[in-house]
Amino acid sequence: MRVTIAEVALRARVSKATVSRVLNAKPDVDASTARRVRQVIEEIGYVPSARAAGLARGNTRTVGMLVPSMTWPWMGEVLQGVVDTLEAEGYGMLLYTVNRGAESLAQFASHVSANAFDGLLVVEPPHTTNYIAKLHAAGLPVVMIDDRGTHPRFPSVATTNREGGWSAARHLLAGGRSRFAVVTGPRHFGCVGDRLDGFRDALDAAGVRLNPKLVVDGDFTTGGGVAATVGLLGTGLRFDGVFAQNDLSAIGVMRALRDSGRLVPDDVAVIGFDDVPTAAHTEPSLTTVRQPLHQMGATAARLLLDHLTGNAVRDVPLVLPTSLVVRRSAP
Amino acid sequence: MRVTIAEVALRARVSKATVSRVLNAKPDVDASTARRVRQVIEEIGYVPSARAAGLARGNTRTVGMLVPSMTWPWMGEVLQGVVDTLEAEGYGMLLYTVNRGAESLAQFASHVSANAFDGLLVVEPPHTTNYIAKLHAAGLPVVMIDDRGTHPRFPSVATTNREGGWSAARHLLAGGRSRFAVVTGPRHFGCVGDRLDGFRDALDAAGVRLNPKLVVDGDFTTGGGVAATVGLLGTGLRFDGVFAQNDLSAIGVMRALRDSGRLVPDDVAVIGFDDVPTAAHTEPSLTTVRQPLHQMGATAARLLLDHLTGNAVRDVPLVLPTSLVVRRSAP
DNA sequence: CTGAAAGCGCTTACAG
DNA sequence: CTGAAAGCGCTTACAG
Repeated sequence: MRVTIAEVALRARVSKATVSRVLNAKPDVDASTARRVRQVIEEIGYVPSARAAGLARGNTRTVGMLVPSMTWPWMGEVLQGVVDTLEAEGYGMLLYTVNRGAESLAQFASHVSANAFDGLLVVEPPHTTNYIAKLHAAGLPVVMIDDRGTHPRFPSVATTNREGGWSAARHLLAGGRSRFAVVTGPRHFGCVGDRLDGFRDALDAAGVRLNPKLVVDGDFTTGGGVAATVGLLGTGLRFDGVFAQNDLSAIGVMRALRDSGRLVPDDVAVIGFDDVPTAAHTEPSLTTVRQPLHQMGATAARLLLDHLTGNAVRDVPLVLPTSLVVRRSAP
Repeated sequence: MRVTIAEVALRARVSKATVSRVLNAKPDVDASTARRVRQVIEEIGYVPSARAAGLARGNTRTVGMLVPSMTWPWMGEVLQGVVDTLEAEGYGMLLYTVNRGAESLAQFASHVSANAFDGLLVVEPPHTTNYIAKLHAAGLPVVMIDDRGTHPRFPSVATTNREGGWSAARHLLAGGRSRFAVVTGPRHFGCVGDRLDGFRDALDAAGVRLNPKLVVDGDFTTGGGVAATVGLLGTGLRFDGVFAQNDLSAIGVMRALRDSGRLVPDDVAVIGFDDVPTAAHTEPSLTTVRQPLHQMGATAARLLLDHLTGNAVRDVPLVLPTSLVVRRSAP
């Protein structure tokens, strides 16, 4: 049998109300009474039922997290950041993915309606921004972890995409490169434009022109990076530095360059974006613009927790700085 | 205000009990009554409160998942497998890590006591096997996802480590290699011995001897693979094939070989274990023994679900087959 | 400072 | 086939 608050009350010779008070550290409990209750709790190893307390209190001390898929290379870092800060506050995390499409989303929606969690953390859900915005408008606390420059109308945590692009250009310039190519991500992501703008601005500031023919679309996958590079080589135009807008693309770029007989970084320097765990172990290791993934997760969780405990949270993106990690692909 | 079962009952002119019956698809409800209730539910968009139902029913329709850390490269695949099958049954997943050590474990333990979930899925928790066994003995349904050959005394899902080692050896042999080195993982993992035994058995069967001096310890990290390889090269002994017991090690092995001027696979073939996402994108791409990570997660979740719905689950490891993925590091 | 009572939103015997 | 009532294990005004 489960040990309940009634059992504690009985043994401590107080009412359940009083036990509840010491449990929740309410004021106005006699010190010696509190001590006695705590002792009984200790003795019989009582832990309050999360469900019952939640039902009575009207909240769950649990937050939901919705991610597109668990198999993205940087998802683990973000999740770890979230879990670390949630856990420190005694909150649980319910994980949802939209891996199975509409069916997943339906399941998720029913958990929302069932009040399974108090607030929601969400990572770039493709085509669901409106739905999430609606939930937020309906009163569900939401914080978005935004690596795609979506600029939503609710609290979010983002990174300095523009400055990241800028720093990539500055580094290539400083390394003596002068003819540049860019492999972008899908154009509908805000970050793609931001990273490109930053990159171009830095070149402009240095009086270097970016040939539009050397700006080609990728899709944030390794295969896309390969294809884009084949396209670049096909133009016949010369270039000695490539800015790939994420690390997976950069890996594809390096492979395609190598397959075409070019040396990285001797012939062409390559720089990525993200700093996924793999980046340190490619050949050559990848210079990249680092997104503080763990910190993004931790910050978003912190923001949501603040929201849940009554502190107002501004609907303005909190922007965390990127940083350049120099490795061998662009020394 | 939240829509409750009372509201539905009122509108459908029935009792809460009857609403509850159609909600849970109990028999013995008049067809037309059921129809009327369902219609009201549809109209006002009623979804039962997970907490309240759980409290009354005595379960949560939620399972806990405990993992050492989210940043392991293969964790994402396993988690996705778990989430996919849990979600299909309408179950939620509470995620816990032991990333912050004892403090994490204490938080986890309190959630266990609070009955926050009905059953537990666990991945190789370092030094916690006894604790988990105790929970299982105390009546908490537990299924372990075991990539380390721990052979616990409760239900688990594992892979064919021995056969995996065997297939690695067969493949190297078939490729014409004859002098072998092995970079192991930490010796206290059961899988390390199993993979080595399988590898050695295949060599024995082919009449090839494995020189003990060419079997060196790694630690399942890339740095460990580098260090181990430096050690191998230091022996002055020749070898033309290396079996690294996981992919991270294999990446380190390839780097150290390259740094020493050796070509992979021309001079030395390298074969890993796991098939993490990165394996396809190393240079050269990595031949490896694939663990069906997604399937391991899915199977474990299935097993736990069976357990929760009353079906007996045997305390015997369910063993899933590995398979060889041939890429360029060992063609 | 403390207790009795009502209530959170469901489910489940028990009657009929 | 259906309803009234008790109960799941807490918290929270309300009195005193």
